[in-house]
Amino acid sequence: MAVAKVIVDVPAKQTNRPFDYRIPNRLMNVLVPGMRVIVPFGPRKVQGFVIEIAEKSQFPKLREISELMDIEPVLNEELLLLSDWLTEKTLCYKISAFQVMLPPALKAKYEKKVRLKNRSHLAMLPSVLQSLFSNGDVIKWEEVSKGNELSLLQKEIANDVLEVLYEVKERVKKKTIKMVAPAVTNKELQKIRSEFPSRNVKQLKLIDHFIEHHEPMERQKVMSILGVSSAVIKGLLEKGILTEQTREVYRDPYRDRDIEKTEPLQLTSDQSQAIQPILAALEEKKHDVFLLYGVTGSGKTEVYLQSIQRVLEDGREGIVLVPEISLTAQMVNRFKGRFGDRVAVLHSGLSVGEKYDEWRKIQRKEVKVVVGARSAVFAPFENLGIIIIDEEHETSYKQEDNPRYHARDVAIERAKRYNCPVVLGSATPSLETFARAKKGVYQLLTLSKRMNERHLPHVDIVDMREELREGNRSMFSRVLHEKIQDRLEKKEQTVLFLNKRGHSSFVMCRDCGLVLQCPNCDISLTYHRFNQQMKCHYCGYESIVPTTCPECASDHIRYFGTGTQKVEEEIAKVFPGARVIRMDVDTTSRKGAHEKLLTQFQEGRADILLGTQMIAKGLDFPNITLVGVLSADTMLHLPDFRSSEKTFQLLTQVSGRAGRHELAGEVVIQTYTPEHYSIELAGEQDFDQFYEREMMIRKVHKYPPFYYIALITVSHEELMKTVDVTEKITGFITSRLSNEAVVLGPVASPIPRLNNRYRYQCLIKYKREPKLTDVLKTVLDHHQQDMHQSGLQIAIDKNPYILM
DNA sequence: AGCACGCCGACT
DNA sequence: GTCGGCGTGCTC
Repeated sequence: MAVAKVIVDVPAKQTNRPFDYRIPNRLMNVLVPGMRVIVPFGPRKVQGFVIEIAEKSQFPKLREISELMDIEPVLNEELLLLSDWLTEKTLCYKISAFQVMLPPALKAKYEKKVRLKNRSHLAMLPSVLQSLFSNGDVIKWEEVSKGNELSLLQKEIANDVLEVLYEVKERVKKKTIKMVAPAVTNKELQKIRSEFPSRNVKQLKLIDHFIEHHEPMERQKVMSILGVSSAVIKGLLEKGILTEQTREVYRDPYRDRDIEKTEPLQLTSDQSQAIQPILAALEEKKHDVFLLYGVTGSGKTEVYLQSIQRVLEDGREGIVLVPEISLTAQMVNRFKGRFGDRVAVLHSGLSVGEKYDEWRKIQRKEVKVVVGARSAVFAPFENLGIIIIDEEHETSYKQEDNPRYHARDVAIERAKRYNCPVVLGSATPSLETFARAKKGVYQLLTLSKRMNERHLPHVDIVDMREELREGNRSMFSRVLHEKIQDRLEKKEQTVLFLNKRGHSSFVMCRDCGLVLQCPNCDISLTYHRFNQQMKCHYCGYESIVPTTCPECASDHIRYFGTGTQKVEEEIAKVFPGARVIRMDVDTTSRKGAHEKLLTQFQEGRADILLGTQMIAKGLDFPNITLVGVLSADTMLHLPDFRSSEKTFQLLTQVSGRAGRHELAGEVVIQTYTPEHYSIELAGEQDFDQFYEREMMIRKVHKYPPFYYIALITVSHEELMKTVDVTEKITGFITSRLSNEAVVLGPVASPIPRLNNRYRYQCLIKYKREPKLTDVLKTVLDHHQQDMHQSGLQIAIDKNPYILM
């Protein structure tokens, strides 16, 4: 008797193991590992993944698989194996690993319903329940359980008058269209034609069409092109002359685009030197990791494109990861332009259905290349030839909730299994990557020249303290003001960068100093002028703006800080007539808004593009000749050991937006700490020196890449409990690790309270601790019941990117 | 995660 | 004496 080992969709410690099920006869030769099934689990039904087919089970009384959800496995053999690696690496549940590998459309939806078993028993029900069932036999559980009819309900369930139904549903339907086709051969059709009553003009017209084109046609098209109504089609369907079929179609998010086809460009000598080792690795089918280190505008993309070209010629497949802050449109166009419909695209801007369709194309081997954000690293290819990660240093490649994986690690792991290269591209690589490249763990490939010998833009660093001293209290320094004015006159474009959103960052009482805080999170509330509200950016809490101080009743309440909205107003004042496009989370939240705004800017319908983080990447418009950074130091003071690195990267990226084409570019960076090395060196665009400086600091403070770090965040409603548990954990870990490891804590998290929960953390810095994973597992095990009962939460991140 | 089972306080 | 509170443990 064959048995299926199934991982059920219940993310909990106790269910994080295979459960055995009997395979019904009808599925005997159909079921293979990697398929989703619906199985009975206790009283309910849940989705599960078959991971293995076994001969027999230790377990005496097996239940049977209820239903099969897939015709072909959604997880191939390699991904099933990879999930073992992923769960071990990130300490996540098996089911979470599976789910992160698949499009969200494949996650099950559960519905609980109540059914009246026999309509004739309706009268037996208490009147409260009777009314519920007046319109039908089945109602949703929520409709009954919200009132106090619950006990009545349970009685009737015990009486066998009502029954509870558990349903497992798919999230998306495969999109289909109706096709009409001849039901008979052409010969027979002609025979029918000759005997057909000639007064049926419309039906004859249809038959004539299908004699001429003996193939299926979209029902919609039949009606519109041949000018017949659905009644006519119906008539022929009933006579058995035509048949109707449904065909799966893909929602194509790029259907309405005209993307120009491009041919491989002639590589510069720099580029061809860089691509050689990659091509060699492809040739030898050898796993290797390359760091393609090239300044902005040095033509990394063409290297990617031609590497993939080779992979495709070899009949293999490629994955290209791009940062989620998706200025992917330009990137996507380049790949679609080169490889046409052999490209699938996966990013967060797509609907659940669209993502599913793109994923299906990969699964069905209808595409050979996928361009996508972080999770695209799990694209179900089976003959991978290359994985490319563009802007390798981007933090969005790290998933910040379970499973806390880094796409770079997954890429390397997969590439090892396929003996294929990984290419990491960046102008400002992460220190970890650059250090490995220097050590020879990765191969360093350098593109040192910008394309077409374009020079890097000239950078001005302006000391805003100086400005203030000389009486300029505006948010624009005199230099920046002058240059913006100059661009406006020359009809060239300016990009202004500010990494904050909202109108003012916080509201403060000038009498008592009170800063309005979120009642749930101990974080300052942000003022949003748009709807006149105070908003918490962490939990979403909203409140109206007070006119008087809630603490001392003073009416000296003022806004502080500078947000994009405020800058926009200031621009309107200082540069009347300048046309501004503002891009921040508020103006781009609508689907497609992002791209629309960019297109407007590209078409020259605005002089100034004002935005936050999201405009730092990818922008590549010829008419941008000035980039201004309004306050370079805002992120420098975040409590994060990577803040200098991030500042440097961001400033370099933003500066790279200027002068990428014929016109030369200029950059103005405004700061209150011009002497800080990350700002100074970003001004000189000197990554190598920045690297040296930062490495020294990392070494002294025992941070990556010299040490690995792991972060444990404990949260609970009660402060005492939180501290207590964190303390115990810190002590336990200290006792189990070697003296080489540094265990810091317990300390309050940089966000000390979130959603009414206190947060404390323990940070582990280590070099080699083979026991660490086991120790961490023990920590989780040990607090298992506490997590269940008192709502204690323990999050473990073995390679955190945000220490919050 | 659900859900059932089971053991103790305030009610018809 | 019973209803229902939620601690405990199981789900192939």
